[in-house]
Amino acid sequence: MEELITVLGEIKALFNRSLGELSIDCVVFGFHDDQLKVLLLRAKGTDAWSLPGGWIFKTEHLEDAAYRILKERTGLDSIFLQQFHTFGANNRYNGKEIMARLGLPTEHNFFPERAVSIGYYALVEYSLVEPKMDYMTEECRWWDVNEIPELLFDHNEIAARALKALRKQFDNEALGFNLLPEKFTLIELQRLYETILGLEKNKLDRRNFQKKILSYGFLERLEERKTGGAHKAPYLYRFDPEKYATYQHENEV
Amino acid sequence: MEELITVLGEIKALFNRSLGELSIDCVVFGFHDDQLKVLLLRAKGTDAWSLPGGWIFKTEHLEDAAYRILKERTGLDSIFLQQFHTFGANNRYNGKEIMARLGLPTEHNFFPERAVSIGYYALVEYSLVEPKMDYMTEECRWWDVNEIPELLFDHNEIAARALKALRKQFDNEALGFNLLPEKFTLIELQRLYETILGLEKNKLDRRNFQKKILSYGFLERLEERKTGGAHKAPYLYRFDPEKYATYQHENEV
DNA sequence: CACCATTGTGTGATTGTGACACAATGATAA
DNA sequence: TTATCATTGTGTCACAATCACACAATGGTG
Repeated sequence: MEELITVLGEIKALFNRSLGELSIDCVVFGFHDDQLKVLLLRAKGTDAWSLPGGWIFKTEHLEDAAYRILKERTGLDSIFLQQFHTFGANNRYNGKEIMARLGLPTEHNFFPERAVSIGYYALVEYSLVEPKMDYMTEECRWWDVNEIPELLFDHNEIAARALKALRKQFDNEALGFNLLPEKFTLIELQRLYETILGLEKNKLDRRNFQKKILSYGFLERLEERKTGGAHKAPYLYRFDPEKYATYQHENEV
Repeated sequence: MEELITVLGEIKALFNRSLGELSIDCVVFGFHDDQLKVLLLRAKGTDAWSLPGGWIFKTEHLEDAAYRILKERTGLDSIFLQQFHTFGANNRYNGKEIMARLGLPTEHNFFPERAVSIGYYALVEYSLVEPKMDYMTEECRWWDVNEIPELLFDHNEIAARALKALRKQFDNEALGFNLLPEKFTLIELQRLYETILGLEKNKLDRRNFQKKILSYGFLERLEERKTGGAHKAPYLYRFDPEKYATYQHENEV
């Protein structure tokens, strides 16, 4: 009970620093084991999962708020972030109901009558993330994007839309490298493409894929090869941001 | 002076119905004379132009607010609307400075310290729009998208970003038909594409363009031809939303 | 050291895109 | 009434992009 009072106190303090009706929700994508993953939180003492998110401070730049929230969750501060949609249905959620599901006293309902949430998706390198808790969170872990449970609020819709936005942009921009370690093999890159675009394994022809991706000229082949696999050692490649900038510059309309 | 008091009173009443820090700005596109146009407002007694926009009511759905604002401005209520970005830099504008430019007393500064604006663009059929005034607006008219003057707030940036979003989506979805009358010729459609994509006239090959656009199968050729031009009368075409839905369905991933 | 799954590499077939010409037509002006 | 002229409607060939496909080399495993 005392803990509960502390929690409510912390929430109140947070509110005083925030814009009342405006929040940010982040869909954090990672790639591991040929699966696209999303980072989800479980609130203390409940089985209710949700996206990481938070309120925007009164004097804060929108992007800064998104970075701050992600830093709190993942420990990373240099991540790829992309705003994709703002959600503002006036029936996005029922504050009292949510309070109840969170095991909080409904008479203290701190959710505004109406809230607008700005959706960002983030691309992070899976292995660098250390999921972090806070005073409201009991668990924070990765979920396969195809096995997301029922989430609080309208977060299922937000996640679905983030995935759609990611797929769309993935075609036009070289986003994939944010999800891979610095050095990677072309087959890893191919698996990433297949996974994100929802294709089955080896749907893309290996030779054609490699030819195409290398023709863009912003991948650098290293001398090094990847060892440890049970077979012929493949070359490692590196994404060169400068060459990519050149490429982009040459190919814009 | 009395009028000024009325205006401030109206604004106050509006605020009471609205979410404090959240507004919508609309970039309304129209097509006329082979030019892409944007609808701009000039505030009463000033030379300050801005995008049409407004505050979101407390109980209002985001999309509904955007439709309402456009209805107020253009008289249309069935328009193509697309959310494209949310703007939330914490230095988007200086309230007092804006009050001064609007000729309002700066000690009544009613702008919130910090505001977030959700950007929508609209595609409307030029000839159906009747620009409308309100108590703050003295003039409302179309501007060539290449000759937009300096606007209030960060509206130049918003307009630029809307255009970018439009161009991007224009490639992937059949948006153009929202900007044309119901019946149109293929050469009108071609001019529209060239204008929006920023190409010079006849940059697209007439035969190839027509072949391609007809191959999609969602245009219907009418018996009717367009007369009145000084030359051979071209066929009129109609966009068939049902066939387009079929096309979309078949071509999604 | 034999095995085997995986890597690295090139060519021909198919499809899509871009360039291009000429007869028919409808309003205009003599 | 008719000649003029800009514009419409239509098909083919060249080139570029994409796709399908095979085999020798290699590095760990047993």
